[in-house]
Amino acid sequence: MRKKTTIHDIAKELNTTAATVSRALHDHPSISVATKELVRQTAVRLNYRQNKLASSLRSGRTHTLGVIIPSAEISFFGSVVHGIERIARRHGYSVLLFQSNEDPACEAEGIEALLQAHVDGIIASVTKETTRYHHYLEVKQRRIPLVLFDRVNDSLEVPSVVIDDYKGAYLATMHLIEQGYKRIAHISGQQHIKIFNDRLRGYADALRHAGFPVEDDLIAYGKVSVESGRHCADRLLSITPPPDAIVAVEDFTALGAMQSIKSKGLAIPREIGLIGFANEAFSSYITPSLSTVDQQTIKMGEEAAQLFMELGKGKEGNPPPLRKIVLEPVLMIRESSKKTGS
Amino acid sequence: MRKKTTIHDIAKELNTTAATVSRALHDHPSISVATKELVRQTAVRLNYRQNKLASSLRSGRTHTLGVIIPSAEISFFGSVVHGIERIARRHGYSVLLFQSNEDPACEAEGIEALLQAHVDGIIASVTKETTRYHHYLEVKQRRIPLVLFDRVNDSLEVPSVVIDDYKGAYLATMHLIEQGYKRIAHISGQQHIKIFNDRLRGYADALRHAGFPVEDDLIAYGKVSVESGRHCADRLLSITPPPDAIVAVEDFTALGAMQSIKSKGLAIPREIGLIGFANEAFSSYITPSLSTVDQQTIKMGEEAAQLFMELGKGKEGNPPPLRKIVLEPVLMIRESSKKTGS
DNA sequence: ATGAAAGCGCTAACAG
DNA sequence: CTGTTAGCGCTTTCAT
Repeated sequence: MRKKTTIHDIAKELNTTAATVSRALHDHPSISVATKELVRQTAVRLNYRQNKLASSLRSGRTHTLGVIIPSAEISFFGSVVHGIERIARRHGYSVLLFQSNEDPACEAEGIEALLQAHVDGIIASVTKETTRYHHYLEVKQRRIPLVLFDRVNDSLEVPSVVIDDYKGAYLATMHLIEQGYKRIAHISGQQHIKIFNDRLRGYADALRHAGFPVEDDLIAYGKVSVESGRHCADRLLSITPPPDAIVAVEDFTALGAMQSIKSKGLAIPREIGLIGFANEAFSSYITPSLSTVDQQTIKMGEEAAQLFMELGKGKEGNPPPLRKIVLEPVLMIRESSKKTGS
Repeated sequence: MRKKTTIHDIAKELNTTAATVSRALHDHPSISVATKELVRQTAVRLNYRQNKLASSLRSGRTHTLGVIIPSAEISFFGSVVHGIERIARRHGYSVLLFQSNEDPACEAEGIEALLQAHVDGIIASVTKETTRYHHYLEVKQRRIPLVLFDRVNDSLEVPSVVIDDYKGAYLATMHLIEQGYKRIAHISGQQHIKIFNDRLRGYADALRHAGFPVEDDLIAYGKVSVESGRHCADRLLSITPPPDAIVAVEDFTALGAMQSIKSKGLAIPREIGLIGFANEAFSSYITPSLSTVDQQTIKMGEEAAQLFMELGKGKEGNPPPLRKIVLEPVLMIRESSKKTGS
């Protein structure tokens, strides 16, 4: 078992040629069932395994899907990747994962690396700090299928999967209103990220529809992190009169806000209501457990991968229609927002 | 920019050959500075990028490092991967990540996939359920450098990085004793996993050294999960007299135990002390914050990658000595174990 | 239904 | 210092 067996070895063994062996192994229609069977047996016997490098070099396809996520430490992304992997595997693709660490430079490097690895397509969620999209444009120009999810950018005009962030924030805010909270603040994120802006609009519209004023003072703009959540909440709680509930742009921000609220000795949900966004793993662990908005992560990943598979089918010539999938957000009501105890 | 430029294009442009271009691009010593510069400029001008597939096919090396972890949702592993990536990148390697989902079959598939991808080496942490190691043995037989971390298996005789799990559990237990807890229980994991057994021994020895009895009743064997932690704690708390502190084999188990304790209306740390193991991200978020043992994750990853780099150097002939690196555990004292309030 | 031949893009002897 | 030559292992026309 010292030297690796190749299709030539199999061919020699059977007094045939490499071409036949290759075709047999690929279940090519113009090969007799008999030889197919023979080839397969010999392949097993000689412990043959395909050299994907050679195959890819020749065919130009690697059956590999590149995925770029900001961080694997955010369980949301880990979960989406699961969904992607499931569909990918089902179609014979493997997944090459790259973390951008929320750094646009690193993100560009990642794309470069994936292109060099000759991935057949890229599925990505952009960095919070990304403002220029030249690296993504290059992917498009090279005609490599590109799909975005969650943190998307419409100007790129690529297929994408998101949840209805506007609606999610709307539902979250409405829920707090129904619970009897009267002065609801919002901690938002960078406005150039579409989903954060959508959530802000959802929050504002819910207030308006319920006949509440939308006060600029009650909206804090942060950087979407535990730290930033804490600072923003500190600021919000210091205004007079203070808010009696907070809609956070996502769960880590909500966690920071929770720390701030606790440190001031205020009771959640009795004195202050709190709701997050993302349904991060920790949100159900903490005390009080955090109400939040679930984003259907697995499904999001599956849809994104599915979108890629469809792109591949759009054979040269007829460009496939630009599909944007919008999933429904699901309100997860836990302790942090249950003022009425219902 | 329709067709990709190859070294032949550059060669043609400069009236030289592909070989020279290749060497120039690789900074080969026997190429004049002048031509090197010329080649490099033309490469940039023609927007050349190396086809790694072809390069790897020819050279047999991919400059890719395969990493297998049980789950990306355990922040411990995510963090170790960070450490690995840092060192890998520094040496010009990229990282191909594979999740085994704690499933030995999936783990075997992953190894197979990495071998097919022709990775230059594999760094792995084995599944909790892995009892047979044939897939890892195949890696060894194929002379692919293999390094294990955290969940290691000594019978494989490969380089590895772990922390001193025995000492970690010893320190954790001793800390509880110092806090004045008198009846300290332990929730352990699958005994065929070395680190779980080491922690059990550390717990037991700490008790002995402090003159406490080691009671079999006070040791619960679980499967290392939130669920299992809850069940084990339920059982431990129902014996008479019940324990007044618990050392959990890792943080998710501790989390389950915390839920169990809370559900019985017992106060942590006043009535029951609790300490985990791993310093998972959530451990500082929860209430009360969880005391635990930090495993120096980043360093563990860095050391593992470093070990791989050294293996590569062990040129044919002199097999490098089998190195096993043991890192020091660091006690993280938070609220859940501070009985004295000191 | 199978074979022959021609590379995919690159690297590495071996010459000169 | 640079060119020549020969593939790495596989796929894919084009013949037969």
